[in-house]
Amino acid sequence: MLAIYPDSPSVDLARTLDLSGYSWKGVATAELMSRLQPVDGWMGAVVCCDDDPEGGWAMCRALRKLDRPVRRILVLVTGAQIGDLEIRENLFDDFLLSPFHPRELEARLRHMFYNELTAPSSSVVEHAGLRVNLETYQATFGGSPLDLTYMEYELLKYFVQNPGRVFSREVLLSEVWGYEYFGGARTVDVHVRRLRAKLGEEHAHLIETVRSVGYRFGASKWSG
Amino acid sequence: MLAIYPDSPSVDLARTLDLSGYSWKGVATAELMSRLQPVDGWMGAVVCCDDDPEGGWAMCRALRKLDRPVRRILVLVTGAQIGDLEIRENLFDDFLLSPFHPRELEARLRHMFYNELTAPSSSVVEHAGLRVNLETYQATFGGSPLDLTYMEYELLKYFVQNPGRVFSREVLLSEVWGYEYFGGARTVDVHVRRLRAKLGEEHAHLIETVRSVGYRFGASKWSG
DNA sequence: CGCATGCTGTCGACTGATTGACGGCATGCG
DNA sequence: CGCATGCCGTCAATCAGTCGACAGCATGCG
Repeated sequence: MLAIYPDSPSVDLARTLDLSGYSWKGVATAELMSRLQPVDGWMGAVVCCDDDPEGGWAMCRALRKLDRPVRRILVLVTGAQIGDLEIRENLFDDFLLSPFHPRELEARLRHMFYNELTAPSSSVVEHAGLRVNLETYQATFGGSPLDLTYMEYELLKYFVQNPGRVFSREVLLSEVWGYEYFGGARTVDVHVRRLRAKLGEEHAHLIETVRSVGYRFGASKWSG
Repeated sequence: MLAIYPDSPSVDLARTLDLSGYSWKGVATAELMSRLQPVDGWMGAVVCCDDDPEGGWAMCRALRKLDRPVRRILVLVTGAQIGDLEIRENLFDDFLLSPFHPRELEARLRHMFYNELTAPSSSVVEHAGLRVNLETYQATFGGSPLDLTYMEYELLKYFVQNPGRVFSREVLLSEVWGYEYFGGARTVDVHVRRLRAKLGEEHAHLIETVRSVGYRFGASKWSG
């Protein structure tokens, strides 16, 4: 989700954003921007300084000071405002001269997010919209974070790392818990239950029950 | 020293570079660029793809493959070539439409080198309104200074330098304190507590507890 | 030097979340 | 239908994190 300032952007800007497939929301003030902030933070921002430089730069400053600072800010300036950029280098990541060519805007946005989208390569495991970040101990589903406990996280991580395979409770106990079958195969059941609950009803089926065998994450490739 | 392709750039380009105070050298081929490379590597490059796209992109590829890869590449393209950028995102850092306004070129170059030039000199790390000055051993939050002790400062610095990542107490002990697990993992707890107290109640959550794992600074839910 | 102050690390107690265990119930299968 | 298996609600034990307090130590000051 992109934050756009001012809240009613020009037709060109709005249309280019729509055509390029970005979801965005116009924000009128810095306060609103903080309040409307999605749970996973703003993906980036486009700030038009051409009409209202002061408001625009104030917005940039606010964006940088969020708890979850916005890392990608594109500012729109007129040719006469280029000089203003010099003392505000830290407030933006790229700029675009107004009036602009839609394709240039599109290209700048794409390039601005290129690094971010390709960077998290190593320590992130992903499957079916479920993303598990091994560095930050966080799991997200389609962008929204899942609040998992330690054991739930470990179990989910193991599932995501081995999609499609069926694991017996005993295997899961020894692989995830690490100890030898200590009597409670039901323990696995309970944790699977809690995991399903946190995945939400519509995604609970990601963890399938294979009767009298065990559990599997993700759809079977041989189904049907 | 900037590498410029082709070796005899346009008058506008040459003059803008000169007026902006950059020292530069035209290079005709990828081989030459490798051979003419200064001992400390090229500071950056401006590659004109408008007249000779193939040669330009080849040059970009070569720049990235040097022993000391050039990290700042500005490419010059025509409006019709914007589409070419999409599959070559990794070959450039910024682009400029040709024909260009000298002041835009100047601004783009300045911004491209901004991070590099400011990083070693000011040595200020910033995140979410929290600013840590490595030179003066001071930390400020939104302008007002935080009165931190040495250890608190070191711990906060380490956190700010690695936002979003989770660190176990053992890692923090060895990285921040520098000695081997000396018995007290609780020491970390206490310093985190004191740090939180000094950050103030409303910002204490910047340091998150990841139960049975460790602590994490800021950027809690960053799904990138 | 003697004293006061502030920093640092350790300890024990408290608190709330996590976790594993039951028992009852629903459901699938032969 | 009878049996086995899995699911759900509940609960107590445990554990990890936090807090308050304190002792050792270094530093600064009269």
